[in-house]
Amino acid sequence: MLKISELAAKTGLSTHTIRFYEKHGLINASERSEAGYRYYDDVDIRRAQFVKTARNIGFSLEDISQLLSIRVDKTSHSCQEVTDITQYKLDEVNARLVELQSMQNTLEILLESCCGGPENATHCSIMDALEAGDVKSTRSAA
Amino acid sequence: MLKISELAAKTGLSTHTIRFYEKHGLINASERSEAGYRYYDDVDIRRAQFVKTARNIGFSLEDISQLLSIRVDKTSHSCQEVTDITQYKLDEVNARLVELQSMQNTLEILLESCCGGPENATHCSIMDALEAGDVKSTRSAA
DNA sequence: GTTGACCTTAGAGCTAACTCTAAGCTTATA
DNA sequence: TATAAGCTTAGAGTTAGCTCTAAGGTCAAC
Repeated sequence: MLKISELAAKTGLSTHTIRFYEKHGLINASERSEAGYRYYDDVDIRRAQFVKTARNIGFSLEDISQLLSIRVDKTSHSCQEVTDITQYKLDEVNARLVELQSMQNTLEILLESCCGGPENATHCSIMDALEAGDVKSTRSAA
Repeated sequence: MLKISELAAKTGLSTHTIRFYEKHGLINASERSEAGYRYYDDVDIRRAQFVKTARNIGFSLEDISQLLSIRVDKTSHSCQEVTDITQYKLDEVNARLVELQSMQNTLEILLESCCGGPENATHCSIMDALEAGDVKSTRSAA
């Protein structure tokens, strides 16, 4: 049985984050001491590590919440439910990649166009391009 | 001279966003009617369009604020200041791209490993991988 | 002269995922 | 036994960039 700071050390989550995850139903301490201290058993620890792993991959807390509800009763959930969540996340990632690559491209073109020197910015081609608006729009969301 | 809704139509910003940008010093209406209505002249309009363009590229409001202060007095700023801002943004974008590509890679591997079928998730290899924690960590920040 | 569209402001609310604070109790160490 | 480290809670604060609301004033058209 680990105390919260020990679980924190083991998972790499902060104690604040662990309590925050608990408040959002992701993690639980199956026992409490007389004084109310959280104690985590092996099952709790594995669940916390699952959450950390999923978080590292980039799943949102909402995604993880769904994955956890599958995890606690695997027999009544299908592989497809799991791949759906994963595929949806991949789609999101791919969409964001497209945006960022477009931003990258635009920024590289801007940088190539400008001397970058100590001259004053009166004829800076980056400023001119921004002024003229003749750059690709890359954003659909921040 | 345009009213706020006309500027909104011209720039593609909402009236809410224009007022929000004004509060943050990005945009200004050089005139007000008796009743307090904002009126935008050509200079204001070009500035608003500059902001929109920079925003489209992905510059933050803080970045844009810096670009604008260069813009209003180009003779006392250098091209290097402009490229510094642009390069910094590109570095950010590149860092995020690395993260997202790693997420993409991980998610693709997970998806390939799982049948995705109607079988129950007892032996789902995605769940197993999350359980075992044997996936690359991709995140340094959300 | 009245309807309805448009304008004003200050300020609250939203999202996501933390991060921190205050005030107080518990436990381990010296 | 005193001190410090660690635990508890509820709730506020952070970040970025909007987005919306309420309550009210203005203006053009019919």
